[in-house]
Order: sequence, then structure tokens, then C-alpha cells
Amino acid sequence: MDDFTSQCCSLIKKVDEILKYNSEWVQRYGGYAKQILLNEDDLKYKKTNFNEWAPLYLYMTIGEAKGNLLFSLRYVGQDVAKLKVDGQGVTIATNSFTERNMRDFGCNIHLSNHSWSSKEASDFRKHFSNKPIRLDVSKKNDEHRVESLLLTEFSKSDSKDKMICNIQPVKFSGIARFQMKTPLTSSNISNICYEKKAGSGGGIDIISRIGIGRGTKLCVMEVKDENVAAEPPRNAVLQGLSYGVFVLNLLRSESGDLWWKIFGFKGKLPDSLELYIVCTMPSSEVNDISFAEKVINYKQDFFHLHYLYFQEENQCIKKIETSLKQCKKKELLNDN
DNA sequence: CCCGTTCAAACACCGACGTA
DNA sequence: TACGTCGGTGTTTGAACGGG
Repeated sequence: MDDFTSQCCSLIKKVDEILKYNSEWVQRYGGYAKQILLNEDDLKYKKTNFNEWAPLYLYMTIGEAKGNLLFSLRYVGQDVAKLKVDGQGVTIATNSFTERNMRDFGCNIHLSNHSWSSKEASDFRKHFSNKPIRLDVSKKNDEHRVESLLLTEFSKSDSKDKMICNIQPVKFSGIARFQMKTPLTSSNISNICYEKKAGSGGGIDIISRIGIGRGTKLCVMEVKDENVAAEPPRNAVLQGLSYGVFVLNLLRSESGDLWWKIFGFKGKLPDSLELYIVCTMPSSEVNDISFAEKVINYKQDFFHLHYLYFQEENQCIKKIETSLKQCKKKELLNDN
């Protein structure tokens, strides 16, 4: 076993112990799952009342999905408004985002429960469809922006202008983008902590389904907005792996079959899972591919390690280099 | 501002594909 | 073989666009 693999194994063991020692998540996440599934039909119905209009995308937190079913509307991954659907129809409110909308996107439209079909709401959508330049120079939100670009790319259902195929992001009820929160903080790999407070743990950047047909696999992607020596790809793999250990524990917990459903699978939870862990970051001059296709056994399940290096251009993902073979386009496979 | 036109999103259906 | 999931195609619907 090479050094990196043994580093992975000791990390898996450590996270496994943390989750065993702090078992309160089992009940907590079981409760989330029941509430989210109870709300599923309501959420789908609410969505039939309006269209998602690029480049504004619908998001929902776990809290919103299990509670009030407010949609978050985001531009380049940043909250710009909340949508509410009730007996009165669809309404949009910018409430606490107004100031940042002005500061970051030059948007001076203030909405407080305006109708989705009102002139004001239409002007608001139009402002963002003109692709406003981010006025804020700090790159604080760049990871959210990059995540959003990747989600838009992976969500495409037409392979003609899709960089890679057979990948679809997991969304609540197939509708709202979300971040799968974990009870772990893993941003510092050498100091993984447990978080009891709901919503305070680290989130899985992108959780997606990969493959075609019955054997479609779940995939945890750890996204970085930079590919620099201080945060090398291997660290992203380790961070993704720590979240992966949580996902497998969740799927093997008493609410595992419910979460399998939430992740968008219609069939039975498999007896043995293959969970893909993908380091997802911008291409560098020499991309680290040393960990590609490593398989690590964990109880009855398996982790598969992969990379996905991308280039962007003009707010779009333009080129992807990946070890995910099942995602490669046919014409590219035949070229070899 | 209204209303017909145009365009993009959503939907319904089904074939391809890969797995149990 | 049966089944689950992605994506292709054609149609419907929601919202933008533009002329008057």
C-alpha cells in the first residue's frame, strides 16, 4: 500500500470513530429525512407555479426543505432573493440581500413580497440576465461561483453542449440545488471536528449521480476554486473522503433507505455501494492524477477516488479532464 | 400599457444502455 | 429478462420581447 492510500485509510478510520463516538446525528438526520420526504409532493407542486430562469437558480437548504419550503434564488452561487409559493401565488422578496445585491451586482431593485409576475420582479430577473459584473473585488465567494458553474454544466440534459455525459446533480425532489450538510468540519484535514449544532458542520460541495441505468453511482465532489500548492488535490481528496465516510454511515443508518430516495434513486439501497470521491478543481500546468481510480474498501462498501480538472471561459465550464470514464463522451472514447 | 410573437423551460414519452 | 436512469424528440407552457 502506498503512502497516500494509507493516509486515506487512517483518515477513514478516524472519521469512523468520530461518528461512532458522537452518535446523535443518527436520530437528527433520520428526522431530517422524514420531514424532507413528507414535503416532497408539496415542493413539486409549488414548483409547477413558476419557471427557473437562467442565470438565476433555485436552491434550498436542508432547513428549508424540511420546514417552510422557501426557495432561495441565487446568482453565481450567492443568495439574491427568496421565493414563496402559497395560496396567493408566487412572491419574491430581496429582504436582507438588498444591500449586497447593490454592492456586488449593481442591482438596486428592492422587492418585498412582490408577485413573481409583476413588472418589478421581471425587471429584477432582467437585471441578472444581462450578466452583471461582480463589483466586489474580494474573491470570497469564488468557490460558490465555481460550484454554480459546475452545477449548471452537470444539470444539462442535452449532450450536444455538455462537456461530460451521464452525470446529474442531486437536487431536492429533482428541483432545488442543495448542499448536503454533514456534522463534520473537515476543512482542516489534520483536525476534523464533530459539530452537534444543526447546519454548522461542513457541506458537501456537490453531490451527484454518475453513470447510466440501474448501476448509477453516488458521487461526492470536493470543489476548490484554485489549484495551488498550499491546497493540493490530495487534500481535496481527503476532505471529500471524510464526507464520504459520513455519507456511507448515513446510508447504512436506520434512515439509509430514506436518504437513498432523497438522493434521487428509485430502486432499493444496494447491499454494497460504490461511492465516488472526486477532487474537482481548475486545471494547473501539471495536474496530479496519481490517485485516480484507487479503490478503498470500507466495511461492505467501496470508495473510488477520481479527479476532475476543468477550465472556464466567459462564466462557463469550457474544458474538462477527468478520470471518470463513464462520463466521457463516446466520440472521445473512440478517438483513442 | 396591451397583446401577439418568439424563445426558453418544462413535460411526456420512449429508446439506449448497463446492471441485477 | 426486467428494471432504473440518462438523454433524445416533440409538444406544451411560462415569461421575455417588441410593435403599436
